[in-house]
Amino acid sequence: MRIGELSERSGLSRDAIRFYERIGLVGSQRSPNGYREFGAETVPWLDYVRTAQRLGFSLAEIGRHGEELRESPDSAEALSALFAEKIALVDAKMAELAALREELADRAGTGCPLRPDGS
Amino acid sequence: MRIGELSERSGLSRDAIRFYERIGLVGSQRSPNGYREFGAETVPWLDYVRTAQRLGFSLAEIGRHGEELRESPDSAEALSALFAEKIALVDAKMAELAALREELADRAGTGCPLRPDGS
DNA sequence: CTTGACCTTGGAGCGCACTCCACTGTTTAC
DNA sequence: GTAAACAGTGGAGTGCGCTCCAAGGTCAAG
Repeated sequence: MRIGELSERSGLSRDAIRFYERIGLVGSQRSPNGYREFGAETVPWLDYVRTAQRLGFSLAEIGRHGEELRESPDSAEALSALFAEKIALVDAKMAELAALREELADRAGTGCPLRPDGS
Repeated sequence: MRIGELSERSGLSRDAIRFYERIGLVGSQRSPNGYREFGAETVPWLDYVRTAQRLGFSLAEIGRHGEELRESPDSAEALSALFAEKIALVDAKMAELAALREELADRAGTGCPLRPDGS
């Protein structure tokens, strides 16, 4: 599929996709005319990228994770270990959020929360 | 307290604190000599800012939340409502993380996950 | 009364993640 | 065959969240 279709299907702009290609986050073949050709798997991959990104991972991190996954010998064990790592990362983030949530809930009880003024 | 002490106590650079002041994220009094004077509450506030930021909130969002909280009539009900809102936001983020976690876990089972290449 | 640590204000620069633009080439539809 | 819709490149610009720097003012210790 060419960049326009991928753009529509992924919800990302053409420019963003070209940018992602430059930084190695997505790959593509080139048609004889120079047009980029993307495989169908690129759509779920970009979905994943967007999700991970919205959750606070940088493109560099996401790219590294993807590379690690691709470079791992595809024995189920190694793969599982990598996923376990990523899941631990996600769990850590969730724990932080839970802490923030509690902090908010706690302060909801007290009189004077969260004052940015230095007064 | 002056900016140096606040910097040490909050773990933020002086420059970052000055930047936060410029964008209205922290307030300060000025001593006759022009030095910034920060109140003790600024430390937990900056802690909160850092946490919220690490969890994906922009400084603008954090500032807006803080303002809303300060501007709310300090009746316990209004305050609680605001906190409930923020907590819902946090909950939404947690749900997203849970979904990502599941996606990762699911793919851990399948053979070929997450391929950025358009091949 | 100087030294040094602290503070001030601009303003420039940087890394990230794009976006926009101008100009050019290719393909498709009528 | 020409117009529209698509593709390509390079480079500038943007907003965020800072960092770094130069030039200077303030203040306590020796």
